Amino acid sequence: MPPNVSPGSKDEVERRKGGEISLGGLDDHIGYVLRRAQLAVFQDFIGSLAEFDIRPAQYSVLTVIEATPGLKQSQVSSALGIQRTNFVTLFDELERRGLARRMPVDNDRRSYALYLTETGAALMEKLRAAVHAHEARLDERLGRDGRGRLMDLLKRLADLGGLDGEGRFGTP
Amino acid sequence: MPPNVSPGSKDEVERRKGGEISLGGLDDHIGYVLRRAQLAVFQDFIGSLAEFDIRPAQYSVLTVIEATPGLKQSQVSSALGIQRTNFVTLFDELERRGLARRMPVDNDRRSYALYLTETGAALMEKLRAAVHAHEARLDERLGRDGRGRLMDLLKRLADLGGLDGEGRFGTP
DNA sequence: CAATATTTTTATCTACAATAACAGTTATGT
DNA sequence: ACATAACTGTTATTGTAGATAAAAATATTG
Repeated sequence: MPPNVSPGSKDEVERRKGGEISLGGLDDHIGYVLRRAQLAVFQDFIGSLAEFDIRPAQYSVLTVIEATPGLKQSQVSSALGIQRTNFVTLFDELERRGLARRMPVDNDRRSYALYLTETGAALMEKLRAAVHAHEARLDERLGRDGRGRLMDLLKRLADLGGLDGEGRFGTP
Repeated sequence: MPPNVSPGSKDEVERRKGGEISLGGLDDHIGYVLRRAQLAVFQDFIGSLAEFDIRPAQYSVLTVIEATPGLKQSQVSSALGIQRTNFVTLFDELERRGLARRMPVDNDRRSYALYLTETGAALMEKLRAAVHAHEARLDERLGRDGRGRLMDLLKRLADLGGLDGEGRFGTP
């Protein structure tokens, strides 16, 4: 056994100055590596869209209402795993910036139909190029077939506990 | 072209009541799928350790100082990609619960050497079983060779912009 | 000694998630 | 018709994470 592990001793501590500190097997945990990868990818994404001041959550909302104009708030937030209560301020900001708007619905005065504005649609055009470059950068890292194999594996994990209809997690 | 896309019309909206709302290609984005997978895995992890009231960040700190007792705060936080400043309250909580402790260092009165308490070491024993079950659950999802292939792909992504020595991102 | 580093701490700030409670509206059942 | 329930969006509040700025104490270096 090691002779000296009292506080302040050198063993196991001082000799690791090079930054090569053991993670104690943490990097064998899927969750840990997954988180580090997700942070790195998001950071690259945020950087790619920084000049437009659009962040991931905003981009996801714009993408969905561009693909399907006229959806209700509850439909969009549910599709994205966001709670409708948190969706409100998120969409408020998009509306404030003139990128999207709420429109009344004929038959149902409770709900709003969501649309991109022309400004929002024009912005999405520009975002597409930046996002494509971002995805290409990732593909370069992943190598041949990397994307397909990664997507398959991630999607298996994505529905574990799963979100409920309102973007919350486990409902016991 | 579709005849009717005015606000409140039925096309593209009402007929999607079954929940099958298009994400507009969002699920072809690595970052989006990565985030959903990470949330699901973390949720499973949190559930696995709920009875011990230990969350991922806490577990990661306990794991590192168990593997290498006597590290300084700055070493642990740097290894985990946490900023020193955020590490303080994180460790405060572990110390408050009697799971870990700060010990003075002989030569340097600025820094602390971090250790598990006996309580903390005993807890880690119990956590190990729960974490192992969690990882096994993930392996079941991932199938044969899934873990290895996923880890390889994720690690390629994990050092994109990369964290700097202090757990911050991009350093312009 | 003076100037500069390092290490930890405190205090804010933002983004994002979760919960509870509410108002207005619509749907249902009697 | 009416009471009741369910749905939709909103507000307010809380908690968690991450980032930044600045301080205080100590160490190192010229």
